[in-house]
Amino acid sequence: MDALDRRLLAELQADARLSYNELSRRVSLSAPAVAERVRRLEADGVIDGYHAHVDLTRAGLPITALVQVQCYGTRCVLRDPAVATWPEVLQLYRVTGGACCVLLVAVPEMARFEELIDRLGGYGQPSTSMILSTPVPWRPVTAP
Amino acid sequence: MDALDRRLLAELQADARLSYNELSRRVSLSAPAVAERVRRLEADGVIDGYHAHVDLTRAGLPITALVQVQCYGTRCVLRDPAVATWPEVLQLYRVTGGACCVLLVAVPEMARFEELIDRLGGYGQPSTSMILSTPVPWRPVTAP
DNA sequence: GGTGAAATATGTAATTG
DNA sequence: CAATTACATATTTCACC
Repeated sequence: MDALDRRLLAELQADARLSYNELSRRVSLSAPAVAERVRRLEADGVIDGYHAHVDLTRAGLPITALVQVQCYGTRCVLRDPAVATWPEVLQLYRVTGGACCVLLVAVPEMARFEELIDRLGGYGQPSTSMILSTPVPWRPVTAP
Repeated sequence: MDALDRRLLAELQADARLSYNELSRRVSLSAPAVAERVRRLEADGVIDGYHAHVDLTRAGLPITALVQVQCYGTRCVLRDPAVATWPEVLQLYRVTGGACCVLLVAVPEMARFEELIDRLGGYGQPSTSMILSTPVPWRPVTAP
């Protein structure tokens, strides 16, 4: 990973739909050279995918929350692969501290959130922080 | 937003670099029709951008954490726009509950994390949950 | 990593249902 | 009025230097 790779990473994080041609202009390299470097970053797993970022409110999911779950030993959220497939679960982290995991969830309405908390309650003690606003929904990673 | 828009959203969330041509094949529509629908989703703000997803560990940022900050009234993280520009801060949420905000942060090494916590300490009482693993780093949004 | 030619994809305008 | 077709332009992908 040299400086050129880092520039390509920055460009593709800012706009994943840039053409190899446009990228080649921005980093002053030929298009095939850029395409090969990007393919290498993908093959090495540095680039994990390319995703359209959807505005949750405009997509009909105005209610978001961070939910910590303090699981009951064996019956843990992290031990049930089904939880990761629930459509409400946008992110799931295993963490240190009182809780064993934190989930970022999004739902269309409160009734659905209540139902989700009930479901999570089967795995452990959920503790909810409703998200009031998201000053930084996402930020490009700058490799050191 | 009809069923076709939702299918396009799903495809572009799974792979933001799909060509209009390929998208048109997948949803059985002509390429110009697809391009116009995608442009409308962008103009309406439903699609907020397209981002390459970078593997933090492979990009040299193996240490990640969720940090809650219980701010000191006036000197709040949310009132200082500079915090949102710190490269360590990947996500920032304003939340209900004891803390006023939660930050997802990533750093190359512990020394840097210690320094970050010190900086955050200037705004309020930070409470850290180190991230042990990320079973779900990201998940496509399914509009209701 | 660069160059050039063939295959593919994109954007625009006219046209249809 | 949104989708399709047709065509000009731009991009991607090879083979080769």
